[in-house]
This record gives sequence, C-alpha cells and structure tokens, in this order.
Amino acid sequence: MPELPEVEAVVRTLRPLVQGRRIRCVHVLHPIAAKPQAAAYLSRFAQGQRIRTVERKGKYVLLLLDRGLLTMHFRLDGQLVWFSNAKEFLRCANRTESGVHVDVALELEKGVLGFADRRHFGRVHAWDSAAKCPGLAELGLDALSPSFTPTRFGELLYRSKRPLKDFLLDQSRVAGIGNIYSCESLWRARLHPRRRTHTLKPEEARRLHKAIVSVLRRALECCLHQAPDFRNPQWWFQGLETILRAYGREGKPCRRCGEPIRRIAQSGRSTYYCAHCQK
DNA sequence: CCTGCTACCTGATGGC
DNA sequence: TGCCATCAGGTAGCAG
Repeated sequence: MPELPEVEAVVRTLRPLVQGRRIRCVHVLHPIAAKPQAAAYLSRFAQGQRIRTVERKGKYVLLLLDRGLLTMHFRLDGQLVWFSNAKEFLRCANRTESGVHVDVALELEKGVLGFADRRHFGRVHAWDSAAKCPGLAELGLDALSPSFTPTRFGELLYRSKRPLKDFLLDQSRVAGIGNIYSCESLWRARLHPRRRTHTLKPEEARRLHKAIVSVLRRALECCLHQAPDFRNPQWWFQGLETILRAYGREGKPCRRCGEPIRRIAQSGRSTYYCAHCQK
C-alpha cells in the first residue's frame, strides 16, 4: 500500500509513541516476516535495546537503537498496530475468532508495537548499521529530501534511457515513488509514461521534478489530515482517491482535457495516463 | 554494468 | 451460489 507520503505519515505518528522507549522483548509470531533473517536473531538483537529515534528513507521505516537498527518495509499491504499493554496484545493478536493479525511485535515498556501483513510480503530486519541493509544502502535520492534537486534529477534522467515510468519506480535512482505517484507525477508533468528519460528537454525534466515534489507533498498533507490510528487494525488513509488525477481512473475523463484515461501495462504493472495531454 | 521478467503471498472483486 | 481469473500502492533474485 504505502509509498513515501504514507510511510512519512506513519513515521511522524510513530515517533512520539516509541522514541526513547526500551524494547522489553520481541515476539515473532510469523517468522516469514523476518526472512531471510532468523526470528531468534531479530529477537536477541533488539531485546533490551532502547529506540533512540525513528526515521524514514524511501519507503523504509528505521528504528535506530542504541546499537544498530531495525528496518521495517511494508511492501504492498503491511501496516502497524498498537496495543496499550502486553495483556491486550496477548488477548487480541492472532486469535482465530476476530483476531488481529500480527507478524512481529515489539513489547515496549509502555505499549506494544505490532507489524502486520497478512500477505507476508512486508519485512522486519535487524542490522548492525544502515550500510549492512542492501535495499536501504542502494536507495537513491529521497524524493522529499533537500538533495533531490532539479539539477541532480536531470543528471540521472540524462544517464538513463528507460521509459519514464520504469525509471521513476527504480528506488536506486529516486527513492520513495511507487506505482500511484509515478502515474500522478507524469500526468501532472504532461509527459508520456513511455517517453525515454534521455529524450527529455531540460524544461521537461524540470517540470517532472516539480511535479514529483508537488504530488508527494500534496499526498503527505492528505495523509496527515487525519492522523494514522494504529489502535484500529482496520485503519487506513482516507480520501487519497480524491487527489488522484490519473491512477485508477481508466475510462474516466481526464481532469484537464476530458479525454478518457487509458490503462496500459509497463513492466507487468498498470500505468494510467492521458494519451491526449501527456506527450 | 544495465534491464526485464518472475516469484513471493493472500484477499477482494467481477464475470460466467 | 460457487468457481475461476484477474488484480493489488513492492522488491529480491536471476538470466541475458
């Protein structure tokens, strides 16, 4: 589910809940969520450590500990759930009748943080340093960081020859953009998703940079409008559809020109765009 | 090195 | 009502 704006909103809400708290113990209920690391490794690593800070890079959540860090990645469907104490966690988590699905739980001094993903794509890992986590170490410029400048973005575009859509999804160039916001950024910049990166004129590259930043900022605002509520396992961001201009709107009129939005497949994923105004 | 494809999982939805 | 196919906001791993 989440791309950069959703993960950022989760991190901002999570920080005051866990910052400075000690991890009493780790419950790994579904070891697949720690794969390829062993559940016992994750537990022993984190047990007794204090969470210094919570940060985000790309779509990763980082819990910086006294020694090393934990990374959480939600992939498509992962999310967080919060229990006010161990008793409530034991009562609710993974019970057959109306239980709350939890894969990994960090039992803190005050409260229990659960990582949940029924589909088991999401991951929780432990690392001695950020450099040891391959996915994290290979991330490119974070799309909402100050280092994501039009100049550096332009250089990256010029060095590649891929279709714009594929380029935007490549986390090793620009980190944090996923399927939804890549479509939205291209729609806003009026650029065709199949255009090759190196063919963009400087003015078009600047337009795309600006579009990415405004699309992500707008989405973040929307995500923060009603703060995440980890206590409700059903909770998810509301109202995001209302800000979407292309994604998920196949056949509906383009909000700029009225022509129907089209859906095509690129790298096995859906791309939505307007053939009339995206060139 | 770069790029493109598949596998990984589960659940919701829609057509027949 | 089933039952099957398709789709889902992501990335690691592998082949060419």
